[in-house]
Amino acid sequence: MAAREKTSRLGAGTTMAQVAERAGVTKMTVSRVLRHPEKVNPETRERVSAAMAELGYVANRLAGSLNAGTSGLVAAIVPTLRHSLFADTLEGISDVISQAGLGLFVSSSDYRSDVEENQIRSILERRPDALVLTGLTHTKAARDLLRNFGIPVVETWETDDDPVDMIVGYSNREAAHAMTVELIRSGYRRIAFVNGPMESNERARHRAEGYLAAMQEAGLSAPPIHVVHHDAVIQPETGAKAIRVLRQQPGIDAVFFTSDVFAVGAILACRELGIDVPSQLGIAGFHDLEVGRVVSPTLTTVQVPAMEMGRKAGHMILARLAGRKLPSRRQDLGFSIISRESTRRGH
Amino acid sequence: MAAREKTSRLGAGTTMAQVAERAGVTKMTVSRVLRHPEKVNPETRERVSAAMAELGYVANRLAGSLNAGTSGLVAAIVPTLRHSLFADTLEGISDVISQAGLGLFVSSSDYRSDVEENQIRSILERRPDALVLTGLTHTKAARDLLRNFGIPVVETWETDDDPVDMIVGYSNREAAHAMTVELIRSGYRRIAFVNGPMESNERARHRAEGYLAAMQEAGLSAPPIHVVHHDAVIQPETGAKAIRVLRQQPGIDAVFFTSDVFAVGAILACRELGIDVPSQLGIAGFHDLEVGRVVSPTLTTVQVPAMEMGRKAGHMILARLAGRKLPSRRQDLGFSIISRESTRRGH
DNA sequence: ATACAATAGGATACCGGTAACACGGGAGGA
DNA sequence: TCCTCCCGTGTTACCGGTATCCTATTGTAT
Repeated sequence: MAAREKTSRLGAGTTMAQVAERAGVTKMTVSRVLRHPEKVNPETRERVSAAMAELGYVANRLAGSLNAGTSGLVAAIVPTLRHSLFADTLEGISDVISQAGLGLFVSSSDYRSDVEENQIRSILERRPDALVLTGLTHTKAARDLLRNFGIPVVETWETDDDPVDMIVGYSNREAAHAMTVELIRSGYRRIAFVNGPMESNERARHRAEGYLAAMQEAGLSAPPIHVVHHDAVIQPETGAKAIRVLRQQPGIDAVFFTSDVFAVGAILACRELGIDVPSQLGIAGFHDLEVGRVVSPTLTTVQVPAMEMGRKAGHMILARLAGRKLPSRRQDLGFSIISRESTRRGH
Repeated sequence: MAAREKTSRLGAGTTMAQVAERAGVTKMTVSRVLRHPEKVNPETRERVSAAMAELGYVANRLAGSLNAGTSGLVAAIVPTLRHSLFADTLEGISDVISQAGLGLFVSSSDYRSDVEENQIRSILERRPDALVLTGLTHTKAARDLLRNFGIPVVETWETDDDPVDMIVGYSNREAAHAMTVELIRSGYRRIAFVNGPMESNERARHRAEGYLAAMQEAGLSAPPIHVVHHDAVIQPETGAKAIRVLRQQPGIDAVFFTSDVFAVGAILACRELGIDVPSQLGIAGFHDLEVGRVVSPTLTTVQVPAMEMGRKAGHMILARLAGRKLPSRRQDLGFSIISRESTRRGH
């Protein structure tokens, strides 16, 4: 009589053994019905299926995963979910991997590589099938951990010659360079650059390099880079503040922001301050967010393949998990300069 | 000599037994060093820690989870990640639960409850500690599954008297009602309503109800509701298209869109068509996205607590997992009407 | 010197599946 | 009639941890 003590509660409590007992078979046969139905006699299969339905059986993947040594999980670490940027990348990953039955595990690191390292440690304990990281800035410990662990790792949002494993993105250096060249081409000369904190984030650093290189190549002197504080949330007000500071400096005729959000805040501030954009001041952003298409004047910006990076990362992972060799560990998806009204200077 | 065959590869391959052998103890002692270090002699602890470090040991949480019957995972299903709305909610959840050592599993259902049902099935196989859903529209099978399964479930983005388990959100009906009242108060009379597809989504349905109720209460006749197609991605162009259709109808003096994205597209379309907002046409949106603060005229909208719903959901889950009883299974976080230029009619 | 408790660590069983192999019985060929 | 082979199912062991119980040793009070 103790043999069927748990029969009353459905779902979570039901095990394969209980289903088996009910169907008058062993759990191995139940397992076969789920994994290799063709190997089971149709009548038996029918009985087992009925038993599963009656008991509301839900397989426990944890057990199978333990056996297989793998979890069917792809983990992704993004700096933040608060802006659609990285969420787009996640959507791309999710789209692709879910078709292969893999799930997406997400954490956000708040742009801090020490936090990221801890998250990686904790994630690896879950034995993910693969890991997607944002950017190249990881602690040494994190890199070592990942290299030793041996699962596919995809870095995103940048290109690099020496990724931990694979990489898909675009060149932030070239993108910032191209935008700076575009501003110069439009007739701006004293171009300020407003950037995120560079020490914790190679994307910001590379963009600064691209900007400085372009200025130098054009024989222009670059005003000091204006760095927004890490704690300054990515919001328009931060861009507005930058404008108020930069207008003190003489002769600035354009400002290149590394986020559209900042740039849009700047445009609004200019409107209030009576600074005409683009004739008195050119303004450019980065990322091609919707806000930039909607402000007036519309915002010149760099379009980046946020979603496409996610898809590509997903495909690279699937290929590797399927044992296929990739033509290259590096995928440069490029970027586009979108020239709009905010830099369209009347010549 | 077969006893140490796997010693060469670090990381993924290393098991507790290998660490134990190296430290000259049993795996039970290694386990204690990780779970209850105070119960282990400091010298032994030291030796074990050294062995773990040398072998690059990474615990396998799958095994522990199997034992515990729980995975340390909170799963969340959102309609899409493509707009920051739901990503904000995820960030809120993640913030809160990660402090309790729980991880976030994400999937997106593309607003389809049949897809959602499949995702729930697949998610339950991973034995999540809790589940967060968006909205109330779930298949019957999905509800039954969840009720039987017994884990904490939080529905979000709506209020309701009869949630599957817990719910945190705001009333879409009241929000749409309040906005409609606000439009009427501003002097608009023939107010059109542009909505997402209502059959698959109770949020859309409730908003329509709120709108219709407010119109009726004011003794106004409501023009037919304009429904955008499910496949019409949430993008400004869809709003622009709606304007082109609605201007055919005589006398419309305001349009209430259920997304800021649409509303902003409408504002841009009006600019092109030479329709003055707000004097010829009032326009209101929903969600309070950044775009709405940036267009000109700035957009009147309904602000919803996207991130706060996530945080609250996280807290409810943690409370329940800790065995604490909640004061209520329902949390109404409210909304705010943000009145801006797009409905500020010169009286 | 004896008894008893506290401390440290080992032995065992178990979580819920699945791979690998074993086995009985019927079909087909020599 | 006997040997094989195949089909359908059962048996066993194992995945990598952890709870529980047990033993050995040391310390302490009587």
